[in-house]
Amino acid sequence: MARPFDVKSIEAKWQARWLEDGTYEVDNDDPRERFYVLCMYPYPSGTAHQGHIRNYTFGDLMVRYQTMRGKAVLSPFGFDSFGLPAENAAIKAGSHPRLFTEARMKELKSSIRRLGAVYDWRREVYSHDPQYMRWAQTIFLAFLKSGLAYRAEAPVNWCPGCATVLANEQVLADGTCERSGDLVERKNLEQWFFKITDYADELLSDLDRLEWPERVKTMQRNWIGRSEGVEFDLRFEHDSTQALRVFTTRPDTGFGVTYAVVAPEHPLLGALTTEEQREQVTALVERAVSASELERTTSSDAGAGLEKRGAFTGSYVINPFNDQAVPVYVADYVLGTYGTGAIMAVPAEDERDYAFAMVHGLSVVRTTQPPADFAGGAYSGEGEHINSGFMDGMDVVSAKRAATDFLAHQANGVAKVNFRLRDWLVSRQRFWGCPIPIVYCERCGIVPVPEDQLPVLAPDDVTMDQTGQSPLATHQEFLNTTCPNCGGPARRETDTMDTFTDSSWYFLRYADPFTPDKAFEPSEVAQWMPVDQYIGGIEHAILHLLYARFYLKALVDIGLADGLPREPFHRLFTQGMIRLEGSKMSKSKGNLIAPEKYYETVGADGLRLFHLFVGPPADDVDWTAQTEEVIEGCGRFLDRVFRLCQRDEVNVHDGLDAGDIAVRQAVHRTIVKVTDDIDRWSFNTAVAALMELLNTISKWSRSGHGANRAVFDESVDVLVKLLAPMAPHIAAEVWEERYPGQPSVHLEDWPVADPEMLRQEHVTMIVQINGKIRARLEVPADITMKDATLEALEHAAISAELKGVTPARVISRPPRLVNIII
RNA sequence: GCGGGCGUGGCGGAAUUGGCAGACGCGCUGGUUUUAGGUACCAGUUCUUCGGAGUGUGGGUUCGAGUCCCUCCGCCCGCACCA
Repeated sequence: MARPFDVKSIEAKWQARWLEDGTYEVDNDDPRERFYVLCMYPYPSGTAHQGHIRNYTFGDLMVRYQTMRGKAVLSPFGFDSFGLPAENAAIKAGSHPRLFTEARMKELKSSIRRLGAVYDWRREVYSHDPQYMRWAQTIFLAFLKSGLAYRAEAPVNWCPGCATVLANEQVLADGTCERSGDLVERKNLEQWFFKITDYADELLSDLDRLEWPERVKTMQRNWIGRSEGVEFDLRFEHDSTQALRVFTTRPDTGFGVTYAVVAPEHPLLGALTTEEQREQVTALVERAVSASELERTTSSDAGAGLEKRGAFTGSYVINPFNDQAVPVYVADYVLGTYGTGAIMAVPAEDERDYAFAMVHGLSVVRTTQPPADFAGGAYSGEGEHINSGFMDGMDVVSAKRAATDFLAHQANGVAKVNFRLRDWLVSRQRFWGCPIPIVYCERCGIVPVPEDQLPVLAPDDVTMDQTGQSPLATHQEFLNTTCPNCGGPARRETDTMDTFTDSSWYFLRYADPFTPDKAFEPSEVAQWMPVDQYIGGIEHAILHLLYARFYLKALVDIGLADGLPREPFHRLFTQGMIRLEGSKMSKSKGNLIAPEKYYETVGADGLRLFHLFVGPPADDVDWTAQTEEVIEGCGRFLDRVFRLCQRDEVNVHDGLDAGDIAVRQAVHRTIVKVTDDIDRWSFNTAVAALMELLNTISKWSRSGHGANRAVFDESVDVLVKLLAPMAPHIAAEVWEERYPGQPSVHLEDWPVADPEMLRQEHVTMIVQINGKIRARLEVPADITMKDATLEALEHAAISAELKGVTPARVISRPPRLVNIII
């Protein structure tokens, strides 16, 4: 493709200029209004792929646009540089993860610099920077001190492939590891946890005031999983001093309880199991405990699977509603980690209980009257209560209230809110992460490393293998230390922190990366927070975005972030994915499309424009055979802009004719359109509007009538300014040619439309007969309803069709439309 | 199974408030310039029996529906024993 200018040299020239001039460096004492634009900091996986390009194109458009709108825009960059892939790659290559990671960082940096995305590089943050680690560890210790970090033995998700523990969030629905795809096992280990559950309610309710995609908010709400119910006792039949505590959200169905179930891990299971049933129960428990989450949670739809997965304990408990004894089962469909680990079972109103009851021959007693046409088994909807003693005739809401009162008096009942959300397991048995700053002393127990000894850094001479222990555990010099308390022999914690801890506060350090003696100075950061526009992938809808929200709330509460808002990201935009012929792209599939070849042909500007133009930013992009042609088309548009700016043979005249005025109006309408489109993230239509404007200007300027010089100059200037955030290099280049020695177009003010130019004297009015278009006529924009009707009826084509018939009705919507009904 | 989203030309998509469906681009067709190819430029491009018909299907509300309501079909995403 022959281009009218040298893309490579122009782009290189401006990239160097922006860096040297520090155009997009911004200081914390900047007097302008603040705007914080943030793209999720990337894991350094090597050169950029189209997903990165799309992300940074959107971010850079925002940065440059808001700068032209007169704001001080914070645009930082950094790297989520700890993580498993680097460690695995280093093991494979026999190198060190740091060397591997830093090489990848360099590649990604150069790749995005060539995109022309601009950042305040002075603020760069990366997770494995010892300074950053120091503050990450300080925060861990502050959490520990305030009770937000604790150590506990817990059944954990163990990935044999990654040889580490995973957070619940990292285990996929099918029970496999989101990273390696291995089947996740259950193990009991001593681990560090963060008490994110303390914030469950706030994390849920604050979602309402965030400008986030509804989809992401829904996913977080489901993940947190709040449910209101009652906890109460079911007394043992054979020993009234003991009771089984259960949780239910449907206390109103209490008269329908026909059995109870305990989880295989339940502490009272032994006491409930009779001698005759012991063998069966033990078999079930052994199976359940060793079974992976996968086996335990699949075949939920198959009644056949349920038979094997439950066993009668031999004991009975008393239903407090009707004093009847009901059998107690052990079954793995009840989870030991939720609620009380035991339930009352109501087959008539709960599908799972119904399926289990069918298989085990348990009875079903309806307590809610289903609608007449109800055909299924369990009915969990609204309805009048039946078979329910004092609740008969009540609706679900009032019956719940009555049942709760009843249980409070009769069965130690207490209203209770439970969450699906569990505490955040942060220990990782890996090397390439931030060490947990703890030592274990035989005499003093768990001892935090004193702040003046931070950061705890991992030694470099470590042999990395996959034994299931942190590689640090085999390094004697690191492992053996002295207790900071008593000076006696002690052992270091060898686990590292989940890398999601790093990404939970990096945006705070960006806002104040210079403070030497703390993680950040709250008063400095408060000037920028919350992030005005956060941009990233939908894959972080739960994990990162929930953890970061928790971190900020916790940091504020423990006094490390005084004066900061409790929510980090005010507005969130999640971009669509890039697919290749419909399938997901990934490094492992090797089907990533590198941007470099496009830098050579259409340039960074052409590629950026493509990503903006190809479709709505939130939609997925399917990279097909046609894509190359669309990218060429974007390059062609830029060529035409360049040529338009070069033209000096424009046929100019002094007076202002109707054509000139029409073009001016088009220019000002485009200002409104593009501004509005950018504000509502409709970049594809903004680009289309610029293409339209270019077509208008070039057609007009080469027409026989010619163009008024001033109008031509104004038109081209506006076009270049509106294009500047999208295609920054070419905009800067042509601006410099038009105004040598003047400040860059990127420092210009964003154009503002002249209201006078937006006013339209005449508009096209449509005349319909019975809803079908019959005529178009030019009318004054301020035509009255009466005049519009009159003009329509008098129109030749209309009166001809009406043939003197009096219309039954005339709908007049001046100045756009008149509809005549006959 | 539950929750959410989406179905518009050959293709990506536009139509922000119920009021000219198909902006803009790709592709395609024809033309001009050029020694030729390419480039650039110009014109055309939903279908049509030229009456009209037309936004996945069938219905409804309305003077008027791509847009609002209901039914069905198809696709995509999330959750999936959380009591």
